[in-house]
Amino acid sequence: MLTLEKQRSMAASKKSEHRELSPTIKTLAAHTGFSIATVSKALRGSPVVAQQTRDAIVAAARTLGYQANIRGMALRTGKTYRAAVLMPITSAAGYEWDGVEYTQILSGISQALENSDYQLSVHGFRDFGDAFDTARRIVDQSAADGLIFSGVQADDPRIDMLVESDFPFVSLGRCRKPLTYAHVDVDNEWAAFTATARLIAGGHRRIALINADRRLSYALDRIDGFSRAFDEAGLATSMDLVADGDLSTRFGRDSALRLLGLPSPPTALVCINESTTLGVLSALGSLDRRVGVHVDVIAYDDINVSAYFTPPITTFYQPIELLGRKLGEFLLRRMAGEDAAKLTMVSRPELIGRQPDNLGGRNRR
Amino acid sequence: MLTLEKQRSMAASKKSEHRELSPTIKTLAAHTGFSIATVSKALRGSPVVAQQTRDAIVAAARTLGYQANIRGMALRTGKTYRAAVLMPITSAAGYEWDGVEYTQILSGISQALENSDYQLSVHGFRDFGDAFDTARRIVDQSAADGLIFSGVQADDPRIDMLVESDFPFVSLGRCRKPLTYAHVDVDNEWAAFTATARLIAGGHRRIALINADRRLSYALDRIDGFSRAFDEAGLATSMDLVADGDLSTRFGRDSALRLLGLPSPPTALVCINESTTLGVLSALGSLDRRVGVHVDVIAYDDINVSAYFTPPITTFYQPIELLGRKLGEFLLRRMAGEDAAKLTMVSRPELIGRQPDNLGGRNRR
DNA sequence: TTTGGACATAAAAACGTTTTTATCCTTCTT
DNA sequence: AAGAAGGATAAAAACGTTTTTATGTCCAAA
Repeated sequence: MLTLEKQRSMAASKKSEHRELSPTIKTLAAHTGFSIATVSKALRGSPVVAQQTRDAIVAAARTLGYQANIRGMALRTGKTYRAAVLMPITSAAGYEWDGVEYTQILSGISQALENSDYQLSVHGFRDFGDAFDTARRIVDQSAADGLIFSGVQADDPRIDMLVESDFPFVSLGRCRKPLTYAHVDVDNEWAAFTATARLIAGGHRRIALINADRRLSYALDRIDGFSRAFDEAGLATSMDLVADGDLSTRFGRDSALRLLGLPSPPTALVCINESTTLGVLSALGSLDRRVGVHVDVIAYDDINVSAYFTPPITTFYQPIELLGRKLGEFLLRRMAGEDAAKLTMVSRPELIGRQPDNLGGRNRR
Repeated sequence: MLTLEKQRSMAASKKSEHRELSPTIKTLAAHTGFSIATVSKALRGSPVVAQQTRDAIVAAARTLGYQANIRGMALRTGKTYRAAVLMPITSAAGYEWDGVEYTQILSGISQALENSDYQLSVHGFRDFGDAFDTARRIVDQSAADGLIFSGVQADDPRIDMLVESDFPFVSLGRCRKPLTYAHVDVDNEWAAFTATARLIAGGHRRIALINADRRLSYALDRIDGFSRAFDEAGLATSMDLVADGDLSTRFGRDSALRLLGLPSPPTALVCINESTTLGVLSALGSLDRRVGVHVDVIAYDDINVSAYFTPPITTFYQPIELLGRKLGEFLLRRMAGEDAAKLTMVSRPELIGRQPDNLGGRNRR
């Protein structure tokens, strides 16, 4: 019978218990004497509320240490306040270097999101198919408001799917389809061209390319640049010396051993990343060949340790953490409604010549 | 005037528009003829609902592809369905190897959470103070239901804070205070002891320890093990050969150069991780000293590439990704209410002898 | 026949927001 | 002086859940 009365008293006792915990919009309303609607509008900066009122409410919010409850906001607005990142799961022993750049990517993204309302959430995937499924699930369940991923394939189904469903995303890498979407990339074609041309100018004719899986867009880009260097020099591309596989140190080593054992072996190698480079150097060590003496090596940097290899290796340095920051920044802007066409960046990695190899001028044979 | 009517019609049109999008509990209620309360209970497995009813509802949920809305759940329950991880931000160029193990940690955690309701969220921090603040913010704003972090200090304020506020967490590493909390750790004392003892048995007396920042708990553990090896052999510990700093390759190189230039230099080095090891090898290269000939080196693995160093280095292999899985598993169990005292693991890394150094038996001098 | 549990389900309240709609004053127009 | 227009705020509805409370119905005990 006395339901109402009972409830009231319960509510009251509950309130007094929890009062200390976290002030809500209701607390602010009670404190300032305004309605919760006005409080909400004042805090969101709506122009309809009077300046004086806003000031009072903001002041109260500050003194009470009010923090908007993200769950309430999320439910009402349908947003999640999350930015999702797809990250490869590296399970196999011996492949620990795989995805090593993700620390830096995440680090960069995290910095970009630092002063936003968004939190970073990470979703592991195992293979291309899994990556697609995960992306789709994020969209379908609206588990995040935006998505970042790398490992773009030439014909990446994630990009089609995301473009079609108009879900905000930024990719690290470009696919080969004429779609408009936000992306950050490194000019792999240019880098491979430059590296190869440098070696050709140094007199090399048999050049190996230790490359990534050909399903990956950037692997194709590098082959393009590699070929173009030969073409522009009027030479035949040493396509038989292109090895593709995973990015492991083991792959680098095995490839180098195989290629150097060929009847017509390479006199120079271009390596996809530092992991494979380390493998290549390990192979050269076993074969008693020395970099800069018997063969030349140019590599891509990922964790910037080529300087400490023995000998130091000439590389294209990719500031991955900066790319990560760009990814985060672009995603924020994309989620804020900015046009995807304007959110693109393709950077040229910086060549760091570490070997006294006088490549680019020397005529070796 | 016709407000009610108008609203009804609007609601109807809205519903028919959005019907396709995502079925809610209300949709299920309408479809099955039960109330939303019953539907909710049926789906959550509450025992009060009749078996027949439950079956019908579950069937409907399946055919309609119902997925519980996490935002609704979150608001109602006060949970976030997130597991937070604190990750160091690696900003400076030259420190790209820093935190390299985080890819694997995250990978492991991600796998552990795969079949749970929890999503992984990553929070970057810059230094000890920032890490604490971030942890506190997560607790205060209940931005997550649980927390994982590493880089534990001997006197880590995060642990006090989290224990006191009874917030579920698991740390990678232990502090030096007698508190009960869930953790995963490597037996660093044992590993340092074993490595040092092995070198002592090999005849070394002047042994260097390339160590981490002494504020870190595991840095102290390693010093303890290092000292114990000397103690048990009845020798004086070469404390003057302990270098502490960051985990960068540069630090490894600089330390090795400095130590080897001392009047009474080390004849062997124990290295904290592969990054510093690479630096040490680089230094040895510059000084024309060879591992296994002039000096011996034992290191800790993190990304399992020591096998490819020139020469390959004997290491303690730490299966970081597995530790990550444990962290995730423990956190899930902790969040489910399990006792923290039962959620502890200290693993002994596996010694992988890669050098033909016959250490442990040889008497070098 | 009543009373009073069980049992199964429905109704209602609540979580904390945002947003739409309603209400109340002023002030300006005519 | 009456009405319109505008400004400021309040009220109410809604987002999708879970959980507490209420409402029946049936059957055994009195």
